[in-house]
Amino acid sequence: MSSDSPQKTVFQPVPAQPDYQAIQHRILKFWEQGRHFYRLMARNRGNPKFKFLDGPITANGPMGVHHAWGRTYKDLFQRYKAMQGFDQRFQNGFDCQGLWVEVEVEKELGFKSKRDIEKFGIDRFVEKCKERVLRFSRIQTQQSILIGQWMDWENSYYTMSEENNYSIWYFLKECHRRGLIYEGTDVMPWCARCGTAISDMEIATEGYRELTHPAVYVRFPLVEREGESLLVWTTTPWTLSSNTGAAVHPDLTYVRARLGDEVLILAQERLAVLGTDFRVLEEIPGSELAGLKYRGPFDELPAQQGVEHRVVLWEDVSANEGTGIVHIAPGCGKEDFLLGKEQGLAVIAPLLEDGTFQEGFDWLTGRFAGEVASDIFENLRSKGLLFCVEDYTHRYPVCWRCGQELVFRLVDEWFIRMDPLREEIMNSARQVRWIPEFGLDRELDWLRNMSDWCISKKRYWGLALPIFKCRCGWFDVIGSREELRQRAVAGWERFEGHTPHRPWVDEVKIACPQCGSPVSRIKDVGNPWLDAGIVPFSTTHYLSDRQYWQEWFPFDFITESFPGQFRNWFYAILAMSTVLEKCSPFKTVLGYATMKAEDGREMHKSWGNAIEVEEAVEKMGADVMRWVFARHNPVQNLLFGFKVGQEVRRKLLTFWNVYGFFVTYANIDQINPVKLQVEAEDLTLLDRWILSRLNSLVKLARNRLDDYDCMSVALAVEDFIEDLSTWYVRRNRRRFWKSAEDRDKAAAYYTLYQCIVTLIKLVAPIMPFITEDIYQNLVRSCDADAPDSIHLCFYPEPDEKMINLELEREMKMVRALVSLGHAAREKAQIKVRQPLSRMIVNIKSAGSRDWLLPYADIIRDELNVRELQFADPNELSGSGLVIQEDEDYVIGLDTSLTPELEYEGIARELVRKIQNMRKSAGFEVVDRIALSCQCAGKLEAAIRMFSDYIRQETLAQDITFAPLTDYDSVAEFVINNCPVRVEIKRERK
RNA sequence: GGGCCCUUAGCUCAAGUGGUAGAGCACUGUGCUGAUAACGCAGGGGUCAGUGGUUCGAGUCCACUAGGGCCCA
Repeated sequence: MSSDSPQKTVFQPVPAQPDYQAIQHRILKFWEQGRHFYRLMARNRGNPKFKFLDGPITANGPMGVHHAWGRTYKDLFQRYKAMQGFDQRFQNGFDCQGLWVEVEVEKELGFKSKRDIEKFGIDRFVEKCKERVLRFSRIQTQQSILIGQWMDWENSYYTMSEENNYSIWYFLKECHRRGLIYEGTDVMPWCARCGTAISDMEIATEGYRELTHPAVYVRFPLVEREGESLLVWTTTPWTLSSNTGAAVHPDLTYVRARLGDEVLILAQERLAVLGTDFRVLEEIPGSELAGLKYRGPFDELPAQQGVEHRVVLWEDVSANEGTGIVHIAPGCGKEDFLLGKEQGLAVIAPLLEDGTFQEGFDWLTGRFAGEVASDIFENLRSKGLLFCVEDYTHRYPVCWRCGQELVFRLVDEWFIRMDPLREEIMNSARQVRWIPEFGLDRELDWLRNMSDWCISKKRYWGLALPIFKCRCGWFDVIGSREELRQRAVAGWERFEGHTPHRPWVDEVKIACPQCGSPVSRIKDVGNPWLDAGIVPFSTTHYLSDRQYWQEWFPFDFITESFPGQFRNWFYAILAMSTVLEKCSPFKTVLGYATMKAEDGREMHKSWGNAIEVEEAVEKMGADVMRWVFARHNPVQNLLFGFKVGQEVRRKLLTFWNVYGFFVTYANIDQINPVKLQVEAEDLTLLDRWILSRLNSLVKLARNRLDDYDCMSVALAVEDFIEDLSTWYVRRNRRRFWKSAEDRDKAAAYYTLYQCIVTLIKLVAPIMPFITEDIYQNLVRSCDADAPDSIHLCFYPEPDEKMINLELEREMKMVRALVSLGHAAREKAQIKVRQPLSRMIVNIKSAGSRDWLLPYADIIRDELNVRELQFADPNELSGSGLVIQEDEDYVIGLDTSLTPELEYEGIARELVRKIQNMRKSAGFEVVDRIALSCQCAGKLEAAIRMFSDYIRQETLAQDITFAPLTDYDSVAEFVINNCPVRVEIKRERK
């Protein structure tokens, strides 16, 4: 520091702790100005390719930390491949269309229903949706940059693009050509608020909630037997209005039971429902009940006129709940619908789009199905049909976006037939490498069970399904904008210039080849998984540039969160690619589990345990957060929070301290690492050991990352840092401190420098900021020829010649032995400062002990013993030595002290005290001092005997026993029962 | 009813192809003191959910059971 020593330091001094915030800002600016990302892309252009496909993120809000988890995987594997020179597209994707966006825009605008949207204008509404998506895609881009993700942000894909939408048209046309598209009548889960069907895929994702509903027991009086009724049970009272059948199990035993003055029929196993005052008249097998006619509970309604109600057989009836007789309303439930179809029951569809009863339901008409339960009960009671009501808790489907309880509604929807594709898609799935492997089983399970893909939605913001259906029943699918233009007979001019969205595309009419009428597009928009499913093709310009597509398809790698995606994105891309190309669009998928808060619960803002991306980056640092993700086992749920962040921070701090240590002494010694001349024979055992560890680590890192396993790498790096810090640096400190500029010192600097620089390159893909910061200081500062960013370096390659596994194994044994020595000192209560004369070692295993000899110096230094001797165990016992033992060794520590040993201990103790004084007085490491030790007896003798040592360690020019005329710091101690007054003064240069 | 996953120290998690159970955190003691709002060493803590099997040998492979989770019907 002093102005009269114009030393030129090579490296910027390293602060005690990394300021992650400052480093991030500095590095982000540095990258922006240096355009390193684009230079990296350009450098690798034309090389062998690494083909990554980004699963589109929904651009409907700021992204959360759980997205940062996935983005860390995406980023680190792309960076790793880039450092190996692979040519990549680096394309990010945004998912833009769909109900989720509509719901948020409706909230913004204060809308309650579809009527509000139509009043507002579909065109304005759709523009609002586009605006929202663009707004949040910008925010998500900024957030991604903040966490260090390198992508070609100016070239992100948007699923609302024309290319994406028209690619889906092409796909649907192909499906139609193969006869897979049909309009079906089905009972679909329906959200009355959103006014749309919810597909199975969407329900599967997050569509169930534990809910309590009133369940009702109702009498269905038999037509030919007065005073006798079927007893049925249902949890959805409103569906009784549309009852047309009652189902019994053919193999169950039913009974006729007298209760008071009536006879009730129910399953024998469910008799408890009747209480205790009943008498069983007769047992009847379910099969004999088939065909019985009964009066329906709402026969008086116009919609029920002419309907015959009868008992049918059904294998799925269970006697676990209810009465064993199931109320069947084919217009209100999926299973009911299928059974009704099979048994020829009448179908009554009670509900309109908004969930209210339609015409023909008398007092129910116009009322909302979810709110009529109590009136239904009252009505049934007045007709003498109500038996009883009880609360029933079950998992019930709700709308995954707005939370509204779903109803089941008879609707016309469009489907892709999946049976003809099932086997083919399963074959595609089998081509994929699933990480973890059970992913394949999960996917196949879904594929085996999937029903036809419902692709239509009666909404506004989404893919305009290119299906044109005439009143006469004819329909066709349009495969491209050009085809639409050619076939348009009206409205083209009102569409031209717009994206293929509602309402503009709805203006176009084509001619019906059967009846000649002008035909409109069906009003429905597409299921959003079509949007995300086509991206393997749309982003590679399948339609416009087939050669480019061939270069980039299929993709090597995708990574997304497992839960949900088997039936969503994985399914969609597999299905669509199988239709178009009969293959999987990706070769490997890495799946990861779910992020939870640190308390093990889900993250919820209202619970105060949610963490936002910006907050995480600010408080723990992007690098630390990324390391938390990288070191985690992706199969397990991740409990994320600041506590785990703090643990990781401390681990990384260990490395930072090693870096700081290097810089401190390299600056004092004016070391330029580039100019170090080191020969192989200069390397010590410890040098060769840590370099072997380093090269083993490099080898492992490449091997594991090639296998998409970053956890093993992160954990191995943590181990290495531990070894580097607590063994290599600790055992070599004196080599850096000593004043002689010899080859041994150069070897130490060389080795440590190699370790640090290789390590930062190794982990640069995981922690892009701090490694860049260290690289700039450690490499760029002294090597003008080095790439100007660490991310433009090539990934380290292992030097096999440097790997010596035997050395690594032996050093492990040595460290175990040292540990035992520390334990013996601990047992004897003797500080390491106090030198001891000898330690005796017995190695239990039979083999030679010669391997240990080269390590004797290390062991003696570490344990501060003069001599290391070998002996048999029997020589150790009863020797008066302090004995310690583990599986491999028995050791004995000789604790007897000669005066000389005691004096040395005193000298070391004194040195330590003086060093403390220097430090608290604020002296620089290199400052020289004047030293006075005022004492007598043993202490004086010790100082005289070890004065050279003391002067050397404390940088004292001289030691006097008389007071100094002037001093900077003074202290009094008692060492080994002798008092001493110490004065120190910084010497002027 | 069916499929898949999980269960290792008080807590959070490791233990590629079967070979004498390990970290970090927390706790206790202690050492070191120019890496220092750090660090080292030591200690207590485990019937690796349970039972049975294969094997010279099982946390690891197989079967079943229990508990937890995800999904399908």
